[in-house]
Amino acid sequence: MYALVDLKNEFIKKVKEALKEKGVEADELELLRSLAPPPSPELGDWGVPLFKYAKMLKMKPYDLVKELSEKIKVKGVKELKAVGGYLNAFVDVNEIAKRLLEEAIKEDYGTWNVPGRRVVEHTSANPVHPLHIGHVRNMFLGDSLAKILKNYGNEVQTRFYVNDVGRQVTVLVYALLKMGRLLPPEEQKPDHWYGIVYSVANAVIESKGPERDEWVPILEELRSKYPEIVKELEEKLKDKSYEEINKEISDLMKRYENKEEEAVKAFRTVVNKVIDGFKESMEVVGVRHDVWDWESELVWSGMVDMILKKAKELGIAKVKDGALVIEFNFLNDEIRERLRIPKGLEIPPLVLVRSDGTTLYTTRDIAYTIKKFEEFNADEVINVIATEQRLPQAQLRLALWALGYKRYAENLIHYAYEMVNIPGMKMSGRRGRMITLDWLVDEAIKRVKPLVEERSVLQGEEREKIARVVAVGAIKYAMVSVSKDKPITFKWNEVLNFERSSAPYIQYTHARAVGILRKANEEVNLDKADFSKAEAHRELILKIGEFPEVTRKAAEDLAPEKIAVYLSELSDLFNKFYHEHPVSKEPDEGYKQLKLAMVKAVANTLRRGLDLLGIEAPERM
RNA sequence: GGCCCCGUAGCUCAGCUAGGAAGAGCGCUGGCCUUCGGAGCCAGUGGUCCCGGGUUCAAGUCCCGGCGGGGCCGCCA
Repeated sequence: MYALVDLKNEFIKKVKEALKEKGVEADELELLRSLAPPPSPELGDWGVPLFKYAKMLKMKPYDLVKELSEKIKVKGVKELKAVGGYLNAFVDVNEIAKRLLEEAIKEDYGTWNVPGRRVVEHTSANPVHPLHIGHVRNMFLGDSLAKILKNYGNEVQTRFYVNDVGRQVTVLVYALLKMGRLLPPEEQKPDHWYGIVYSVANAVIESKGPERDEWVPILEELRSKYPEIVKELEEKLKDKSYEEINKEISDLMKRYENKEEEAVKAFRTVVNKVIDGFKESMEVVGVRHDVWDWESELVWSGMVDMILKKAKELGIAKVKDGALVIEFNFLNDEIRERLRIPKGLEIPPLVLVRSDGTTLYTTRDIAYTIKKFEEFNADEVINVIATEQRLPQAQLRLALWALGYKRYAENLIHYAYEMVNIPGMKMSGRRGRMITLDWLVDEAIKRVKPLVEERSVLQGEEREKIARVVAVGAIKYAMVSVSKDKPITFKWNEVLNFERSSAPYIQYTHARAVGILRKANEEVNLDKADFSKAEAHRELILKIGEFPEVTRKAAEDLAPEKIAVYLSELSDLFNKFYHEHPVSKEPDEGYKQLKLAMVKAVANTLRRGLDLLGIEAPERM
């Protein structure tokens, strides 16, 4: 346990005991939760409201609090103060500073040992176009969540689901087969090339269909950008009707699901190339997955068939208009509660098998969920998926429940996040309109460069590298510092803000702290430190001490933004300290050692925190 | 039409799970022309917490009813 955690627990325990002597039972957890800093520092470091207990005892709140403040004694708390109905505590910073700083300068500061096995599936983009800005939020949230949970003590596995089965890839492969070349031109990044072919294919096909009025303008837009590809595909498909094309796509899809050699070769050639592109993009921003799962493998391994067989045997699925469908008639309030499905939400039937015999995404996702739980022996599976997929995710949990996988259904978490908007632009992969991750990173670096030129202490290659670290950090921070329930509007001037509440600001603060340590050129020696001077820096020391509670809370609530906010606050306090209190020029050796320990603790905490957000903490910039 | 999310300072947001003492950054105004890195520091400015009811000693937070914005309701995902 950590210094401040123990101290809070001890304080609350004493409060509980004192209340018990007065004759009321208090819930320790409830007291602990209500413990919060008062509005201003002269009122105390922490306060706990006791109105409720005063009422139970038929006392005036102040009288109760006053009485307790005189009775309770806690080592590490130097004073208790009664303010209205609040019992406020002043921490004896001199008393706790040694242990607190000892903990804070360790490599593993802020880690926990809470057992648990969790799978985090994230990013999982359709392999038909490059990663785009929507995936960026998904990726950085998922990556940070995995790191936060590992830090919490969990065994964590990250997985990427390759959707190589289904209508979307089939459209792409179909178009490529018609064009007679599966591979992209040498000079082009594969995912980008396929993205163009995919959007053109969609437009060419759909402008023959019932929604042609909508699609013709899109096709013309694409024609102006990629005239050769549009022309080529139009030529190849000119004799075919919309219905014929769809029949051929459906046949191709079936051939792949049936693992026919030629289809396999085509699909795999294409999808592998796209995945190479994904990996290349993710490498630039430092995101890697532990396991890559291929949707087709689920089909070929017989897992999907097993699900279908089971559904039929259990009598939960029936044939309707030639398709195999689950209806969720069994759904009641208890199941809704357990599977976190809103009371009034109507759940439409789920089609498991189309009338043409092919399966759907959600069907395969049932098999995939089972695989994720079983292969890793997971307690919980977290799917990082956009909020717009709430309904299919609910259907997935219900289908698992109906099939008898109740534990999996209950422990499958849809980590739903809101969209990322670009002002004045409606993104659409099918329409070839998107902000790609690759472009985003390049553009950010380009914009950051002049700013780095102005300020950086570095030269040459190192300076180039810092521009990338700052640019990527800024994007990550923008994605991860806002709660997942709020849509993000992506604006460069907000994302590339270098002032407070930004990754560059925190990175800079870290570099400053490390700079002091580098110049001091001596090992921090806590035995020589004079802790009687700690009181003068109470705010900063207490803030450093909060870090473990923040990492724990971030893990429990799956909330990376809590770390982001904390790091920003810690940076603010450190910068104030930096400005007012010279460290290396401190004449008093004991005091200097204390200050050095604080600086080291700050540097370490900032680095650890940035790690949890997946953001690099450079030592110079 | 049904359901989900959001609505807090001019702007971007924290606080809502678990009721308890209205917060931060940006912006704006003025100062620090820099003894360890000014991506910084100091001071000031700014709020019917969308509206209306209810529960409570206490509501930004819980409940009910509205309003505004976004999303979803497909043999797509």
